Amino acid sequence: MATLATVAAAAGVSRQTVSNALNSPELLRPDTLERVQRAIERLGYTPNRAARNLRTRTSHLVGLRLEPAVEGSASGLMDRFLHSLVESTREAGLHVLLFTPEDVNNPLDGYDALLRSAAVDAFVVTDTYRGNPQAAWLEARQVPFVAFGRPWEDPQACFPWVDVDGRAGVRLAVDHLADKGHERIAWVGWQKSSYIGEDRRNGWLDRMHERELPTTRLSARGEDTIEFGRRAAHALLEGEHPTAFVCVSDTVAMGVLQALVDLGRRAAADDVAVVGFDDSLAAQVTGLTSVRQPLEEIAVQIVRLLEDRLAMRTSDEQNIILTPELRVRDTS
Amino acid sequence: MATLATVAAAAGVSRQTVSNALNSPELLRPDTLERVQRAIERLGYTPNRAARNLRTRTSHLVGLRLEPAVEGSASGLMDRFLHSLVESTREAGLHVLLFTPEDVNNPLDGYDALLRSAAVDAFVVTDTYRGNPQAAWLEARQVPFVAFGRPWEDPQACFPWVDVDGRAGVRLAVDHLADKGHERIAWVGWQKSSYIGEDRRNGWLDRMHERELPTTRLSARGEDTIEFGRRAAHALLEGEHPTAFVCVSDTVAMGVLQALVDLGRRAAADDVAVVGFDDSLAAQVTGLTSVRQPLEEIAVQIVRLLEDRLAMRTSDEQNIILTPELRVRDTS
DNA sequence: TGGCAGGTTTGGAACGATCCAGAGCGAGGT
DNA sequence: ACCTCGCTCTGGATCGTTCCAAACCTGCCA
Repeated sequence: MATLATVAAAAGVSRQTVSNALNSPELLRPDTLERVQRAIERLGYTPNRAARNLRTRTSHLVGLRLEPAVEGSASGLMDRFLHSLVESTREAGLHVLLFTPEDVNNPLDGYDALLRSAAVDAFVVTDTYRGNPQAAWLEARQVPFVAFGRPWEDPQACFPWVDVDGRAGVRLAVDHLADKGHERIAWVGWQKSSYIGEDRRNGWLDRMHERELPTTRLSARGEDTIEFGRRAAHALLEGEHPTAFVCVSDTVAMGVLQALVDLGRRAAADDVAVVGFDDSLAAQVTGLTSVRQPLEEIAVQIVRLLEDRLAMRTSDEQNIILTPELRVRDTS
Repeated sequence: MATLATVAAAAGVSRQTVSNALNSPELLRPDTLERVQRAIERLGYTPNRAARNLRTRTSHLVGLRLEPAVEGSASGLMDRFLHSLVESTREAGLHVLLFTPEDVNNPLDGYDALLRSAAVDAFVVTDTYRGNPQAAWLEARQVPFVAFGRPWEDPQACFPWVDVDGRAGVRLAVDHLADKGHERIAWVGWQKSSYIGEDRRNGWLDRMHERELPTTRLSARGEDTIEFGRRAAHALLEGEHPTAFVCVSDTVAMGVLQALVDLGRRAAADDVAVVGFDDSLAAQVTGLTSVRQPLEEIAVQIVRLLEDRLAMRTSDEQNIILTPELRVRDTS
């Protein structure tokens, strides 16, 4: 295997000159640079990562902890996000290293080991919703990291994050339905204790109030299951006879769709309209209109913040909120 | 940051002794070992990965190339597989490094760079279905790797792989339906050019013949889209009036379900039964009975073969075929 | 002609671990 | 008393790169 020394010998220069040819080519005289580059080319040389990592005390690796996926929930967001993240990191000369905790219930497990062994330079933190001890922990240790998700529980928290404006996403959904003539638009959401759930619900309230549409007895809250969506839809339909449903998630929306099937109604623009949230595979496959998170853009922004952080640059704006878009399909 | 030397000084031994305490504790006298371990504990020492990698010429990283996900296909297999793989690698002291190609159309892109920079020790290769130049390429370079998927195009190929017995999976599905009394069981599959598709279809043929059930005009083949599933179901229903459908994928099955909705029929055990393949999120969410690939077990086996390969052990059986199971839900 | 500033190039040291050959030491055999 | 053996432990060399300070040019100016 070719090393710096091999190349140096072949080009008739010193090791350091070869190193400079790669890292600071502007230091070399053009003809030397050319000669070295040819030698590199000829020998098929690629710098050894381990040696470079050791010397520079960097790894160009970004750690991402995979959280256990919830079977049966419609999402599958992670898949799309991962792709985008890996793509963005590649363009930044970084790589994504995955890890899982030994102890799933310890939100900090895994970070420490990677950090102390200098295996990664930084982290991307997801699932900040159930409190974010990781963020505080990493912050305290001055570890570079960027979060996907706001610190809901601690709005003062001062670390870089990127998030989606769920509230605006739901406003889009309500606008869409109201523009189609719907007036009795129901909300099917999560428990009050969910920050994300309440944020999205506020989007519904925003527009319903703005358009002076009724909201009383048109809102249901429960867990993120198909079963809840189904029950909620039955109850709402018996009560205020909504003509449209905006749901906090695709999972819940799937339940609403089932309720419509139960009752022999059609989920469509001209009967009962339904909108979900996440643009999951289930939505794509069942033709459910849904709010789509711009995961590609999120990944790009996360990597941008990460680069700033790694370069010790403090970015002007280190908290970024992106607006989702509505994917209109058969159910509305 | 604590290093070997720091710990050695603290424990009053040489660097090498500390190194041995970690890597070959059986070489040390118990009391020395104890003393060193206490020093390690006290100083919170963790070996530096870069240094270890450099010296041992290993990285304990496994590369996995993320292939572009097909939007709109129901799968989402990768998500589940990744989780399991990361979990299994962790137990083996390895980590998963993700990468994507710059040029998506070049199936080899990305491998070379990681390899030459000694960034990874091995690869896990997926998507071997469209020919497997990666496998041949890696094999030629004697790079340790394990494939998820058989070398369909070159059954002679001699490298370790793990795959799912799709044929057996479909046999399960047909058995299930036939046991429920169905006799006119249709097949909705992929084009003849798909090895995987034909393999699964053979499972259908196996059981239909064995049980002396009719197969003529009960089979359709096309692409992996909802639209195809829908059209195929309409055509089949008009023709031979099947009472059950076995589908090559959940995506196609979703189309079949839609066709039933079109016709006002119910997908259920007592009307028209439908079975999909992959146990995707869409299946879980819509209550579609489906054949589930044992991805957890696949990951375990892949890592086992990988360990053998990395240790230069030649495993007795380096080709493993696992049998999927049937997840019975509402549609059958 | 000598000194000096600038751009180029160089060689030694360092990063933190493991490999390897050999030193120290007590027990057992002759 | 001497030698050998096996168990522990040690110190120097090494992996391949980058940092750092100094050496080397070359042309310019006094």
